[in-house]
Amino acid sequence: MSAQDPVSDPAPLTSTDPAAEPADVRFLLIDGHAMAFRAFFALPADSFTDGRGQATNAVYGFVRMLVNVVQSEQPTHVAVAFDLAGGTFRDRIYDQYKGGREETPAQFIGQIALIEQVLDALGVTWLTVEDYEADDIIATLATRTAADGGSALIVSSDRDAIQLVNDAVTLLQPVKGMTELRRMTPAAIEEKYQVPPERYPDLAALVGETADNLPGVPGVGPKTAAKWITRFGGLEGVLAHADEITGKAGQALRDHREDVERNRRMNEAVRDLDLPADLARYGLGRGDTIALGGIFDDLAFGPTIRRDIPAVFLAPGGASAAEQGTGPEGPDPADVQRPTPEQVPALLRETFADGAALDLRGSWELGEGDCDLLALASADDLAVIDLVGLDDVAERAVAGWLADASIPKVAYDTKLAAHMLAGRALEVAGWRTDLAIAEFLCRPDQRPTDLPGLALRHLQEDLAASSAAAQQELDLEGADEGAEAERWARRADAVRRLEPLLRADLASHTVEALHDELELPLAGVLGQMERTGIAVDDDVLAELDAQHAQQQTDVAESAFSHIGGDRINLGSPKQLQEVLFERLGMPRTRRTKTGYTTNAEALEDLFAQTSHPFLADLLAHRDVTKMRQIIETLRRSISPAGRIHTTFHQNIAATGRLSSNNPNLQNIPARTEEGRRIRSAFRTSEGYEALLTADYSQIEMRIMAHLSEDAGLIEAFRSGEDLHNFVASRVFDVEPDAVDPAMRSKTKAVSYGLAYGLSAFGLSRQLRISQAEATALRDGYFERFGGVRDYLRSSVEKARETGYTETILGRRRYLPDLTSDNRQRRENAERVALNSPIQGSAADIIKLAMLRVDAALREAGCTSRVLLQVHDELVVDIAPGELDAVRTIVAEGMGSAYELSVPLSVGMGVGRTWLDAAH
DNA sequence: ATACTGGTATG
DNA sequence: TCCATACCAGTATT
Repeated sequence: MSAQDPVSDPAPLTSTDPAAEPADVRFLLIDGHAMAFRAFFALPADSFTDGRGQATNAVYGFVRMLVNVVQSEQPTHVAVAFDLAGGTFRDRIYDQYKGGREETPAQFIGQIALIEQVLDALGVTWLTVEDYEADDIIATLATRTAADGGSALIVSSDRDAIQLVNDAVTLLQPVKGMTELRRMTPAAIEEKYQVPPERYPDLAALVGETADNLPGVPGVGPKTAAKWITRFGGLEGVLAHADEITGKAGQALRDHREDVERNRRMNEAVRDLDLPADLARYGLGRGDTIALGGIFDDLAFGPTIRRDIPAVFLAPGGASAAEQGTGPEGPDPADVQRPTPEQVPALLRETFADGAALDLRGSWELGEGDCDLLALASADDLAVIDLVGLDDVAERAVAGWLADASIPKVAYDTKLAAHMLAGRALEVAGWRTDLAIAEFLCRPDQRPTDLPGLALRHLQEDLAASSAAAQQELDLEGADEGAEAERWARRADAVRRLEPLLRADLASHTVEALHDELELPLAGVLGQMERTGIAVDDDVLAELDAQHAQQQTDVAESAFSHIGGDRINLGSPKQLQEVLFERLGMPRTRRTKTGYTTNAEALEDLFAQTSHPFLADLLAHRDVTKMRQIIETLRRSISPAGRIHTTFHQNIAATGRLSSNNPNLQNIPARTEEGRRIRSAFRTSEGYEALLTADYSQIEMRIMAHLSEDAGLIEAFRSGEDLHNFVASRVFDVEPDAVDPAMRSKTKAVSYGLAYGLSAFGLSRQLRISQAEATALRDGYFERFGGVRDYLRSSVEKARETGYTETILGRRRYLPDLTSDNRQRRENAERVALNSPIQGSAADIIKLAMLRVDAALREAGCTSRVLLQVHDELVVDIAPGELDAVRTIVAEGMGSAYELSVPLSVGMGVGRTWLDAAH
């Protein structure tokens, strides 16, 4: 019989949350003190401090452990129990309890309080009970949960937790470090200790517990104790039959019977403490990202751990729990509606008449895509429509709902959603918010430490993980459609809940118009461009590759011959360094992290000094290798239909430019004759007549003129003369006719360097002139174009005051480093501050132009279409007979996209291929 | 397998 | 020690 009074029936946990049926509860219970202590010894206290002398290693380790367990075990509820400093009832039973322990290490002190603060910010309930230990709290909650039909997971290194294990309660014991946990089920415990979990306290009472200073029976270890317990059915039986046990051990047992009985009284967990019974108190998702950011800042925690905080801790949308009100709101993803085809029209007509957040299960790559599940979320309803197997009526209902511009729609990535729907011949209109774009406009430099955006990034990661998981299940054909529907409903619901927060964010950064009128509609245009793709002639690429392949081997052989025939890997900087600087004894170049640079600039310098033929061959080899790489990448990207479909991203380049990948079509060679040949493989489509390229000339300098209001620069552009010639004539104080090419190229370098925050050092290196000469050049420039100098100075100052730079359309970029004490960081931020308004305004302008051109082509009934954007250039596919019309539309659309104080000049060229269309 | 580094292509 | 990107091969690291 237990040494303790019979345990009263546990009070059932009450649920104020209709979503959480007690039977669905997975309750994670953590012994806070034990785990913090373990973390303290697992991590070096000296390397984890907050910078003010407070050690944070236990906090860090504890949080890591918590995050890991929550991620891997996916509990629905969590509580952390702590011991209190004063004694407990056990000390009154036995005054030597836990005696003889070492003094708490000085560096551990205070870390429990910090852990409690972090838990508060994470919205995780932590508990202490006067006169009781953490284990009693855990025992109470685990017992209640199991009684209600739920399951519990206990994380504790304390052996007292073993007795709590049963079919519904699992113990996770730390094995080594903080993150490796052993799963102790009843079977695992029986295997390890030879007794079932409920008999473990019997065993412990006999063996004793040194950690608690509880002596057991001398000479009796776990083996003997387990044998006795099994033989007599428990400790009660063992004690009742103590006389029958022969030998030394039997005598020892009889001699220490009182110790054993005391031990058993001490190690029985208390399971009926008076604890809050409301389950919602222990629910996840009540974290406060702002508070968490503050605490992590105080603790000097880096970006890694911030990034690893799963969204499950955070309140919907990342707002504080206080703002949100506690508890989950809205429909329960488990109650997702899964309409039959007959129900679809009514569902869309009635339930989602006012719009929805949506998310799709599907794919998009190589210009092809498809989707099969459409998840919809409103404030009150969740539905997942199976797009496969719809009847005609249902299909028309879906198509009509999607295409109805008066029904607002929201998605995390609208362009991707449109791609997947386009695969089913479905068009979408009425997009209201693209969460990824909204997030980007508010925080273009997405740093993991920017906590307000954390919840969104977690949504993004969750979306990605969810898609990956679904794909895996699909591959294994083990997909459970019910679980899938719930998962996708959850995703759509997250989008739905985040939208108002992102809208508020857009408003507070004054970038609503930028989202609504520029980026969001642009996503539609880019989607069209991506789906269309550009025709590529693989034969041309194959031929180019063959030529380069021959050249590559020739030049490599030649290179080897110049270093004694050693066939080194010419692509290995390490091996090159060995040859150049060790074997050939060439002068060392600029240092890199891992050695000395072997970049083209340095190799050319070396060649100038040594004239070693190996260098020339190496450079040639680099060129041809790069060329083959590009060709190979492009060839691999060609779709079966013979087209390349890049992806344009609106949320990568912090200045607001687009980026292109898979493949990148914005860095196809253009500067060298040889490289440009690749452009001849890009050609007009079947049934089309030609490609047209249109680019802005000197758009960045024109923006500089506009923003700086420099009279000289404005005059330069209005005069219609060659810009750099004009500027050079002013800088060098000569007649325009007298400007020589050297003067022109020098001023050109200064002009462009200015917008990059170019230093005298950088300018001298660029032009290969002395620093003094570079300084004189820059000063001369500023003397004649004082407005530019004043503008550059004042724009950095303004950014330092406001904390951000701004483009002509109000696109912001926040630069906290402008006030950094670190010179390197500050100066870098200053250069960024100089460049961002200029590069960003240019991006704004061409984006406006794209909208105008696309709309005008449509309006004119043209079949011609924009295919690519390369920062200041558009590539258009011209349909037969439309050349003149398109020329006019593009010239007008680009030229009048935005009114600057100087004209926007657009150059155009036409040809069968991208190369021929150059001008 | 995954992350980083150096190199090079573009505007 | 000049802004913004993407991608590759080699190398180092779990």
